[in-house]
Amino acid sequence: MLTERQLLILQVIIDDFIHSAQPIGSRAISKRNDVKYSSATIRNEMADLEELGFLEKTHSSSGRVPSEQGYRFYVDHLMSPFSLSRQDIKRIQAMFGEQLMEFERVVNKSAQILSDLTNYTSIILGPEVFETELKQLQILPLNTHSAVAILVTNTGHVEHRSFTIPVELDPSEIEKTVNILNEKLQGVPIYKLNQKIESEVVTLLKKHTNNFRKTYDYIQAALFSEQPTKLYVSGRTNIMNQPEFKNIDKVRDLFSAIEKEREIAPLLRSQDHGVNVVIGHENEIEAMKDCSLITASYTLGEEHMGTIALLGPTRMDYSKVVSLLNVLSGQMSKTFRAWYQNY
Amino acid sequence: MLTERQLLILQVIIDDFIHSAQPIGSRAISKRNDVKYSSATIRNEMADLEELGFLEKTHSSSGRVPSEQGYRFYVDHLMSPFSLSRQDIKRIQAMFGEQLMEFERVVNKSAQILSDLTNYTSIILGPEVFETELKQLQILPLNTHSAVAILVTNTGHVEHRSFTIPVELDPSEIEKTVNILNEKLQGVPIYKLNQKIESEVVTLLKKHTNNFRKTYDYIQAALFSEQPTKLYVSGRTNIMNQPEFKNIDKVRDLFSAIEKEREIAPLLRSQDHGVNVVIGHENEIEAMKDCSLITASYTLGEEHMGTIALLGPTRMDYSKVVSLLNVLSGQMSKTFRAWYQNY
DNA sequence: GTTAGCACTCCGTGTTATCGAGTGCTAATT
DNA sequence: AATTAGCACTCGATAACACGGAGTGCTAAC
Repeated sequence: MLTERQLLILQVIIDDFIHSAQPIGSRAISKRNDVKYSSATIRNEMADLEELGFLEKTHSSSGRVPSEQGYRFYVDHLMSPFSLSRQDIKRIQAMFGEQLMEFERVVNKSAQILSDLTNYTSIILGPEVFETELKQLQILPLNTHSAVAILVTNTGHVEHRSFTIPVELDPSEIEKTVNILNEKLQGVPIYKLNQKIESEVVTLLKKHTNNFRKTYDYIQAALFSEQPTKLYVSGRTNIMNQPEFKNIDKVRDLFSAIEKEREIAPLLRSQDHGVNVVIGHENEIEAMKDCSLITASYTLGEEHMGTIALLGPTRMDYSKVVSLLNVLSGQMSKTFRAWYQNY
Repeated sequence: MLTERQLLILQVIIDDFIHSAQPIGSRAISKRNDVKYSSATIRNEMADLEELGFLEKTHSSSGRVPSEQGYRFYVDHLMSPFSLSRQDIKRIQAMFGEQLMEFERVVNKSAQILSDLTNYTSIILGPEVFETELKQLQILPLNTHSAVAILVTNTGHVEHRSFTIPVELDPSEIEKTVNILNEKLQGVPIYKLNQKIESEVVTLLKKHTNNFRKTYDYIQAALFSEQPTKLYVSGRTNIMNQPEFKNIDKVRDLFSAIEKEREIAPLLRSQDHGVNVVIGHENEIEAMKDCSLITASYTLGEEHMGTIALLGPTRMDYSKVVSLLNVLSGQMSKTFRAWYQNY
């Protein structure tokens, strides 16, 4: 168990280091008003804290730097709550005050605000709305050989895809099929669509349409194939302002990792709901080993919709970021709920 | 006017430098099989070429490096045509062979291919389809106080936006208005919509609906407000592999510039159609002063749809990039045309 | 338990020397 | 007159070295 004094010193070191990015020496600490011990005492305590694994040296005669374990302890026990500046709060409110009305735009703007206010890189996943229900299916012919398929959910989410109509298919058959699907599938949750079709609609389709299989397969491909959840990244360049990323190879590796949406999306999705802090090597992705990722999830009613996250060096301003994510995820959830109160 | 020998030397220097990124010395040139002059002769010629502004030295006793004027001359007069490798061609064909059928996806994939095959950063603008005609307007109520508006064009382009219905508006009025608009506006080019409404539809609406202004204003905001053309960027990290971008500040400035879509989009849009090369300081944007930007446009039928571009250091493989852009923009145009033959 | 004092360590910086690639110029060669 | 060999010179890159400063660990004194 750490003593009061050790806690104080650890906190001071981490707070200082987060802002200065320089190893902290014993003299600098003992000079502070809130610390009334001599540098020698501090030195002894620092040696102990190092032995316990909370601090590290960059070389044998350097000041101390927090270890990952140190950050972990700080985040779990030491961090003092951060109050956002009046300005920042205004900025957030202003954004949600706009008559945006569009998931995409809210998410996009949120990403921008996050990266602007923190100077880190923001990543937002979503919104994904599994339990969303089908509102309308539509196939709109554009000319003799192409059409656009549109799917609308009860949350106002729209998916669409253009496709060519194979010559062997009869447009009127397609129309008939879509009509039946549309009628039978209203209100069915998206993730149950395929199942519902197979169990209830297929027999009906067989009865009312010729060449059922071909037509249906085609519509299936056009409408029901999964689209990957979108990832919104903002403030990529912020990371380059951090002194720990002066080295271009590091930056390249990190950027490459971020561009691999197939890997980042599941990572964000797998985080606990609520605010979540992943420090350094706790992170699975190699290139993020000296980054921290802080996530929070936003919801629609009770249902989880997506994740907002900030990516920065392990020397991150955890307390600011955590409270900012808290505020923003709350605002997003509140906004979405307001739009779909009776959802 | 340059002599044959000067042309040869200039070409050799630029070709070499494009691949090595190292200043080229007289000895290295004279050793080549296709050059049969001594290093002293080459030195003399190089001094002349420098005086003429085609070459530069990095310091007083260094080898030569092409100047921007040198690159310009190379691009305009010296560049030998490049044949893409069988592999590269296959890759392109494979992509266009897929049953993609979606502007967005084609554009996205094209951006990826461009950056993959060149190791530069690709930027694609579009597609913007001004002369596109309205196919269908629709407003779909989601619940008592929100709805989604969908606009489809004859090219299969879909725009949509969710919005809340103000209490003072009558949903049935909205429906009536949309019905009228839909009926009267089919086939009207998007960019003429507002004009057409004012000149022909307004009177009709006034007759058939109450509270016309408010309802119409609302629909106008929901459906007809301009959405900025999308920008697709791929291979951002490629630029960091270039030795001229080892310096992180340069990279940051360049990245920041690329993120400013409001500035990049007009830049791409303003280029001449066909392939276009902008070298170094010819570029308007400060952060791109030591980059080159090569653009080409793609079309739907006769109509310009958008621009594909590659961004790299001034020491770019111009001949490869130019022919690649040529091939790809052609393929895109061909594909789009095939989809909408009777457009 | 705390602190003053001191020897020691290591980074960062500036200096100097050296090496090599490349140039410009002059004089010799073709 | 054009080309080339030869040579002195320039500059960047690299390595070796000394030195000052910030910081530590340890011992002994308070």
